[in-house]
Amino acid sequence: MAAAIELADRDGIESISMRKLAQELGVEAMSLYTHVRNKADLLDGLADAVIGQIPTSTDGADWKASLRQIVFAARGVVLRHPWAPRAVQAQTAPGPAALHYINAVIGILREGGFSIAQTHHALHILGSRVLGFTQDLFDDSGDLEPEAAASLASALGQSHPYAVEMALAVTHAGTLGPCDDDAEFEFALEFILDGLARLQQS
Amino acid sequence: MAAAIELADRDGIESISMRKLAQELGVEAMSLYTHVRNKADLLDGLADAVIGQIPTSTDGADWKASLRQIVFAARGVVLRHPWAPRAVQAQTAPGPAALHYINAVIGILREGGFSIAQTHHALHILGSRVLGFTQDLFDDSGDLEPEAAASLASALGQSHPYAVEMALAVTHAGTLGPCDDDAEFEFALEFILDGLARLQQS
DNA sequence: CTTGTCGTCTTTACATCGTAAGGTTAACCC
DNA sequence: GGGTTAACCTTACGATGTAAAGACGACAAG
Repeated sequence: MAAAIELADRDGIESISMRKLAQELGVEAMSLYTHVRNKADLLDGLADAVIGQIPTSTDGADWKASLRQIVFAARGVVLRHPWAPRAVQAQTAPGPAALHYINAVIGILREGGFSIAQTHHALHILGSRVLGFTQDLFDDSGDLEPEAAASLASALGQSHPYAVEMALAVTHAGTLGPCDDDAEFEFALEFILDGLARLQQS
Repeated sequence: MAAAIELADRDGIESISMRKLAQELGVEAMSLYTHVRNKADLLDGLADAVIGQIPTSTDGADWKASLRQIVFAARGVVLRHPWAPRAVQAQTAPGPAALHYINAVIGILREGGFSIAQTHHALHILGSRVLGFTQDLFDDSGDLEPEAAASLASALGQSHPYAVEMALAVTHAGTLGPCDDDAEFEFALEFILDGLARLQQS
């Protein structure tokens, strides 16, 4: 398992094959099947192993602080293992670590005074963000060069003015500066936490 | 392309192979490479084709109504093609349809009075929801039988009380009833739209 | 009518993949 | 010491993506 994580960190998750992982361990491919039912099982284990790395202990004063703390911890793990979102998404069933984690999250909300229904809604609103990542429409974190920006503007400016305006604003020279994913994640999380607080009071 | 969509609808997206798709078209596998650079290119095309099915015209009175309308339209398409989220996520670069769509979404917000910075934040908050789907932690839409629920409660009730409480509440017999994904999606969207309205005013 | 170009489709081939079936080996218990 | 068991190995099969080279018809230029 540890070897698989190391391999995924180095070469990406889609380059994990039974043969390569076995080679990493100085062993033949088929030997892995004594410890794992099949490849899907292995990947499920991988996903659960990453989730297991998230510390679930919280010392937050209230539910908001605790939730923020646990989600940031999750994000830290995800940033260390960029393949984690893929692995989690491919998961067929939640493993023990996932169960432990989700139990901790639900616990924070319930102890914080959320009803079951409110907690359920909160989980759906948070979605994968509670695990430290989000699926965006496209990657806007890459900073494109001025020349590329110019050609983009002239090529698509007519047909897609709003998209181009936004793309240009997010460049290094644009009005917003390059997109800071961490800051955006934090902003979105805070946005949702505030909304949840309002939801709870109503 | 149409044949690929049909095949994906029928057998799921991971069962799309060059040979099977070719067979569907009464042709050999290698013939596809005259029309497509490689398989990744094909899947990108698939993703863009689904996005292209989303109507981008809106007759909403304000930005909120328009955004709601376009997102629900997107959700309709996604529900018709359950493999769409996977395809969109695997996309390497946004295609023309994706560009057109994102331009429409940004346009709604900008015309609705959102600044560029606010619009940028909104996109990150909405994430994939703007395309009609969300990545959840786990699938809670399946309704489990009473016996399974009982064994679950006795097996994990001690170690994971909050998770079990939630799982039981979401069964048919539970206090919340079975999870209605559509209702949850709508609730979460409305939650975010309300938050965005507040964001705009501040 | 011939000749050459071009777009489409085919054939063959190769490396890589997951894994089924069966065999070997070393540790350990009675 | 015979039997059990867990870990590992060898061989093999079918499926996959795609590189390389060719076949065949349509069509424009000579």
